Amino acid sequence: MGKKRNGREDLLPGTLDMLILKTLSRQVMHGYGIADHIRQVSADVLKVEEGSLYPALQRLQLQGLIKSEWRQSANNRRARYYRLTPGGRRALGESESSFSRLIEASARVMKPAT
Amino acid sequence: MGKKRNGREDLLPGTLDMLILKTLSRQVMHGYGIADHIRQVSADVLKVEEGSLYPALQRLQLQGLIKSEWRQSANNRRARYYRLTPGGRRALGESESSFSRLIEASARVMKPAT
DNA sequence: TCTTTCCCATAGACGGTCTATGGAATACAT
DNA sequence: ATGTATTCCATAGACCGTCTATGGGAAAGA
Repeated sequence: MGKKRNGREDLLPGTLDMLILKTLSRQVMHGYGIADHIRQVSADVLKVEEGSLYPALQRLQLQGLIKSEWRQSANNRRARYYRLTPGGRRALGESESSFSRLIEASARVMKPAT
Repeated sequence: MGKKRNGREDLLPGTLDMLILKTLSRQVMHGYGIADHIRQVSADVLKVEEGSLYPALQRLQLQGLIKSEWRQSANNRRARYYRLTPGGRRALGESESSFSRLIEASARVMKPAT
């Protein structure tokens, strides 16, 4: 049924790709692990739903920003491991600076000099 | 035609309502003025397009967070002036804290303690 | 008169996120 | 052995916010 009045956001729209790329910039990981990592590091504030995660991973792969291969996970399960490409690293850098630009600009609007 | 490869974002998705409410929390304004204010305070980083602005104003009004009335602008033109309702002020507060929660959480992911 | 600026407004495309759902394999408890 | 929780992948469809594009009108200034 339907609709849940969205009083709680899971993450800032538009930041998922950046969060994924950042996570992968530290180590090769599988999807589930990425989501888990983001959730943990953010102290349970950012929740990456699987229905957001996998489409995002596909987008990123189509754009050539990440690559993947099947492997065996630490728990002996089959998992698709992702790693950053050089292009992905570049894109991450651009994402980060664009993001902080926008954050700073928003901050200026939210608490302007008297 | 069509599509511009979006290397540049106009604002952080999901923040427009908050920016509008914040602007209106300082003074009653018309739509054009709100967009202009946000652009100026943000030093031209945040661009509020009219196609985003007016739908947003309508949403906010439908939710009872702002109210409007026709008046004469400083330049003698007819303009719709918006002001915050008490509910709008409350919503602004919630928006702000939710926003900073998400920002801080994202920051933790983006630059984790070694 | 023409152009610029101010101001409102809508339609349609686009794209990202969420809900919901499904499946399968391993670990663990009973 | 049986059932349950956990790990892991994946897709479909709804939903909604933002952008592009477009239209119009009224005042100011050249």
